[in-house]
Amino acid sequence: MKAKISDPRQRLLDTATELFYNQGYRATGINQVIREAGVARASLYLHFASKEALLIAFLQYRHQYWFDALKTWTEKTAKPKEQIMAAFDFLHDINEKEHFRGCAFLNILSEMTDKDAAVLQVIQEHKKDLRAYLGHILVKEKQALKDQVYLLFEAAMIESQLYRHQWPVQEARKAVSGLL
Amino acid sequence: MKAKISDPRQRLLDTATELFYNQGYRATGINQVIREAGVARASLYLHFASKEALLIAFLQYRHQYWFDALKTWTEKTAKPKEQIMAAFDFLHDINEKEHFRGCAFLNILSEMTDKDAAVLQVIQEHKKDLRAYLGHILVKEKQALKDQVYLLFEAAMIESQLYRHQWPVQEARKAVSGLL
Amino acid sequence: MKAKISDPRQRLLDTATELFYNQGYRATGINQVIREAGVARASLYLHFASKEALLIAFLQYRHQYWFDALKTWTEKTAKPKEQIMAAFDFLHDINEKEHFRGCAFLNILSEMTDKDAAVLQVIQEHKKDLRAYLGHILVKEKQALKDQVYLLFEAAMIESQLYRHQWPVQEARKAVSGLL
Amino acid sequence: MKAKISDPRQRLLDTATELFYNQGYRATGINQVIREAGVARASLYLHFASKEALLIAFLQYRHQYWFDALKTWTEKTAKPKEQIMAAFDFLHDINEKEHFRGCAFLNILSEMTDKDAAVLQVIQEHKKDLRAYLGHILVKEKQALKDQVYLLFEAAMIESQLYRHQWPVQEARKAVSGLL
DNA sequence: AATGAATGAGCATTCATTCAT
DNA sequence: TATGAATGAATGCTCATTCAT
Repeated sequence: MKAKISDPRQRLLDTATELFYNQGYRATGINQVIREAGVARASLYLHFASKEALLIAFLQYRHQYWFDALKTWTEKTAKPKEQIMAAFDFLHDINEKEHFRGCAFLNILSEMTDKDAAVLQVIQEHKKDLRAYLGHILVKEKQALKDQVYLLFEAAMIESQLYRHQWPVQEARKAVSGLL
Repeated sequence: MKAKISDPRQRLLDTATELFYNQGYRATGINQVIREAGVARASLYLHFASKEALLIAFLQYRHQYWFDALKTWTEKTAKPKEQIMAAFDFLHDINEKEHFRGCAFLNILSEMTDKDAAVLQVIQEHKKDLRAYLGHILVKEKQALKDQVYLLFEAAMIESQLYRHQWPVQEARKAVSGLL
Repeated sequence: MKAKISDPRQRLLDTATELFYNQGYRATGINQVIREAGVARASLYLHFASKEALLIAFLQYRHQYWFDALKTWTEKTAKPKEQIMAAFDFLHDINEKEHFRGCAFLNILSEMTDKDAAVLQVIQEHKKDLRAYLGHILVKEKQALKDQVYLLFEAAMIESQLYRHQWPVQEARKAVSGLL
Repeated sequence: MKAKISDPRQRLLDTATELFYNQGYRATGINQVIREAGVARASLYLHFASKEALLIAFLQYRHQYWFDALKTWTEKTAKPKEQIMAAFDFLHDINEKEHFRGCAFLNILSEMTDKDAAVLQVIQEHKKDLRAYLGHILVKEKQALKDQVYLLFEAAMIESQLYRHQWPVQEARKAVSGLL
C-alpha cells in the first residue's frame, strides 16, 4: 500500500523543500507554500505545528536525501582516497543539478540566531554527521588531516555557491588529493 | 567638515549594519530600522531608494570596516607567513567580539537568489578583494596554494559560526601554518 | 444507569462549562474545548449540532447546577427572611469559590445580540426562574418589594464581579435586611 | 481650524464604538472595523497600537460621552432627589435610543478576565466615577443609602438589557423614590 | 458511536513604499 | 532636508464546520 499520490503532508514537505532551499526561509511565505502544494491553509497546521516546525521537518528530510545521495557516490569504490574524491565529485554534480544554490543547512544557518536553538541543533547535527562520515572514511589518518579535508569540503560548497562556479570544488579536490 | 552627531543617514547605516548583520536581511523590518535609528520613515527613503539600496550601502560600509580591521592585524608584521597567521588571529578576535555571527557577506548571500544581481555583485567583489589580498601577501607562492589558504580562511569563518566555537579557526590556522 | 467515567458528551459539557464561564463564549475556541475534553473534533459535532448548541447545553446545565446550589443554602431554614439572607450568603460563597467571575448568564448575555434568540431565551428563562423563586419565598410581600430584592440580588452579583470584592454583596444584603 | 471631515482616527473610534458596543469586542473583527470606517488596515495600527488599545480608547471615549449625556439630564434641576430621578429617566431614554444594549462597560467586563488588567481598570474607573457622582448628589445621605441607590441604578441598566424591557428601570426608580 | 483529515474564511498584525506638507 | 499620515498586500496562524472511514 503506497502513499496516496495526493498525500498533503508529503506535498507540503516537497514544496517547502524546494522553496526554503531556493529562496530562503524568511523569503518564503506560508501562502506560497500552500498555494504551490495545492493544500488548504489549515491543513498545513494540521501536519506541522508552525512554520518553524515545517522548517525543521524540511531539514531532516533534506538530511536524509543528501546523505543518501552522497553515499551513492562514495560507495562506488572501497578505497578511502577514491571515496573522498567521489565526495567532491558529488558536490560538482549537485552544483550543476541545483544551480549552485549551495548547502541548504548553511543557508538556513545564516537566517538563524541563538534564539532559534531547535533549528540550530538540527543543522549542527547534520554537519557533525558529515564530519564523522568523512572521518570514518579517513579512519587511519590523523585528526588534523581529517579536519582539513572537512573544512575544504565545506569551503568548496559555499564558495561555489558564491561564485556560481565549479572552481572552488576543483581546487579543494586538488588540494585534498595532494594531502592524501 | 564633520558629520553631525545626529546625521540621519549615518544613523540609518549604523542601525542597518547592526540589524542586518545580527538578525538577517529579511528578518529585519524597515520599522525596526527607523525606530532604532530614531529617524522618520520617509527620511529613510530620502537617503536610500529602497530597502535593497540600504542593504547594498550596508555591505559597502561593512566591506570598508572589515578590511580596515583585517589590515590592522596583518600589518603588524612584514613577513608573509606571519601576516597570514595574523589574519586567522583576526578571525579569532571578531568571533569573540561579534559572538560568532560569522561573515556578513556569506550570511546575506544565503538570502539572495540570482535575481538579486546587484547585491550578489557587491558580495562577490568583497570576496574577490579578500582573495586578491591574501594572494598578494602570498605573491611568491603557487596559485593552488593561495587558493587553499583562501578556502581554509573561508571555512574557518563559516564553521566557527556554525559550531559557535573557535576550533575551526584553530584547525585552519594550523593547516595553513603547515602549508607555508 | 450510570454515566461512563469517560462519557464524551459529559466531558465536553464539563469542559465547555469551565471555559465558557471563565473566558467567555467567543474567546473560547472549539479547539481548546476538544483538547481539554480529550475528545475528537467530530465527536463534538456528534453530540452537539454546533458551537451554539453546546453553549445552550452549558447554560441549561449551569442552570440546574446553580439552582441546586442556591437551594442548598436557602433550605437550611424555613423563615422567609432568613432564606433571603441565605441567598446572599450563597453569593458570597460562590464569589470566593469562583473567583468573582460573576453570573454565567449575564456574562453570556453581554456577548449576544437580538439575532441570538435561542440563547437569549435560555438566559431569560433562568432569570425569570430566579425572580419567581425569590418571589415565592416572599409570597406575602408586595410585588414592588419582591422586585427590589431581586434587583439588589442581581446588582450584588455583577458589582462584586466588577470590583472583585464582596462589598456589593454585603451592602445589598444589608439593604434587603432593612426592607424585610 | 476644525478636525477634517475624514479624520481617520475619529472614524475608527466612531466605528469601534458602534461595533464593540453593539456586537461585543471579540465578535468584532478588525476587518469589519476598517471596512466600515473606510480606512486602510495599516492606518488603524498607525493610530492604535493594537485591538486592545482601540478598545481602551473606545471605553474612554464612551465614558466621556455617557457622562456628558447623564449630566445633561441631571443638571435640569438642582434638587438632589429630582436629580436622581432624572438619572433614571436618562436610563429610560438611552434604552430606547440604543435598543436595550445595556451598559457598554459591563458588557465589555463580561468578556475580560484578570489578565486584561488595563481594560478592567478603565471599566472600574468608570463605575467608581458613577458611584462618586451619585454619592455627590446625595452628599447629605448615609453611605448605605448611597450604595443602595447605586446598586439599583446598576441593576436597572443590566436587567432592562436582559428583558429588553423598561420595567426594571421603572421599578428601580420607584424603589429609589421611596428611599429618598 | 467515534475519529483523524481536510477545508475556506477569517483572525490580528506587519510589510515596504508613497505622498502631502 | 525632513516628516507624520496613509496605504494595499502580505504575514503566520486559528476559526467553526464537514467528510470519509
